Amino acid sequence: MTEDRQSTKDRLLDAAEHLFAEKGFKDVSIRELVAAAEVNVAAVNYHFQGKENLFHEVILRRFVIQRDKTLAALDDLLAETGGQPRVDQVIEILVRQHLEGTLADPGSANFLSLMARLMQPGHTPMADIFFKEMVAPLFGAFSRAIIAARPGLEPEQVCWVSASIVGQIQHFIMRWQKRQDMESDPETLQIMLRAFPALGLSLSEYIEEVIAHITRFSTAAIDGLYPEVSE
Amino acid sequence: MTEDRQSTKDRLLDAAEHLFAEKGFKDVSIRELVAAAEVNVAAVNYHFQGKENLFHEVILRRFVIQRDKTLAALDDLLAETGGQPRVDQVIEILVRQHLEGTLADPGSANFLSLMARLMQPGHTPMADIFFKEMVAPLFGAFSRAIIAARPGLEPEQVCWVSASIVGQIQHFIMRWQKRQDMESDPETLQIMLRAFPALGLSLSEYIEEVIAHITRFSTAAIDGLYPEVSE
DNA sequence: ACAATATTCAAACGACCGTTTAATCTATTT
DNA sequence: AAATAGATTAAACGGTCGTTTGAATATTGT
Repeated sequence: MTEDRQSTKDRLLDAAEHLFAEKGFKDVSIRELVAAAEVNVAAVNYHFQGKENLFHEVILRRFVIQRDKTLAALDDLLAETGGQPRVDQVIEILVRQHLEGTLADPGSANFLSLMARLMQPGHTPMADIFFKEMVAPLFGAFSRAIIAARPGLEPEQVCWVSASIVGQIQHFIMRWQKRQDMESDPETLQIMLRAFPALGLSLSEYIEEVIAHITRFSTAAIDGLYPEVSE
Repeated sequence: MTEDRQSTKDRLLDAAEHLFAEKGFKDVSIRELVAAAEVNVAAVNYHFQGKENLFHEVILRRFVIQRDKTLAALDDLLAETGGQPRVDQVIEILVRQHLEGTLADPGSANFLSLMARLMQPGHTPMADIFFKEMVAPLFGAFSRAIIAARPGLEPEQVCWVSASIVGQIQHFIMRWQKRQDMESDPETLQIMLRAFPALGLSLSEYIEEVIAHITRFSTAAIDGLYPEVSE
């Protein structure tokens, strides 16, 4: 047999993506990884020269895809609208591309969690690469799109607005993660659901609700703060 | 001498508050703690019966104060305005109380970082107590205040709005933390500052800018989504 | 003053961490 | 079939972790 199921390397990558997304870099041990991938302890160092490099490859494999998908979606929108999209369309793309990856492509099922883990404080490796290769290009594209929708917006205003939007996205992701963590504590979960009923929805319903809310909320904010100049 | 400087217990609490806020629960070792507090390794277990309990006491010591301060500020606002505050006043109190603790009281200098660490995914202990004792009461008080400002707002709408506000608050805190982490990597820091110039401000200036932005942004969103019913 | 109690201390414990080693197995090449 | 290179394995390495121990030292009560 050349491939009874998958190469050791691929099994490791898949298991790592899943586990890193679920628990973060430091909270996943190599022994946990190799158990999930059903390979030997030494495999990580043999194939990836260390845990950190494995993490790098996991991230790169996913986030390049995700980044390009989002950039393409923004490009498409600009093309379809002849370079004059509406603000809510731009925002919805940003939010949807972030959140929806978790459903559409089962392979990227935990991409967003991975991102959230990467952004959590307490240095996890690669924060710099992530920032330069992911945040910066996406922010640039989003800036151009949002300025196309609202000509006259100052770049610094765009900074603040996008920070508010990204903050909301990450917070709603974190809420879902916390909700999962609380599965084992029904009493607290109960209180949690009372304070935020949307967490009682299915994941797909939750995502749609969150997309709708962030889009409406942020669009209303932009409309209120920086009203469209009539022409 | 009864107290040449401080009791071992207090020195541990102070060092722990500082270190936990800076690096999170798991990333601070007991040996690091006792070195900072200049006490013996066994002191943590002697005085607190374990690292986890020390963390509990650190959190409780601060968050009860912070919670009560915020609740009092909301009460004051309701009293001053005869039970009819403006939306932006309610929001500003929430944001300011969260952010300003980091400046006003040097003792609580890192309270907010502590909170952010507590909320980060990957189970840190006490998430349940934190939620029941901190989040739930604050959310309740905030709900009442915001509904006083906008009668007719549905409870579920308040949930979404407050999530958006808290998300922004935590995100802007995280940005500041990341900025600190990048101090050692000037090149990435440069790109970071280009993408978000406000991080070049002093901490106090940054906080004021963030308070102003979140308040205006969120107030505009609420005004747009749920306009005040004319009477 | 002495006994009793509370605190501090250096040293060690067992568990887990990421990584390495050297032997073994597998597949390809000659 | 023998030799070679690649992949996998069990075992161990050195290190750090949170915690415990038992002796030494301070503090308190009588």
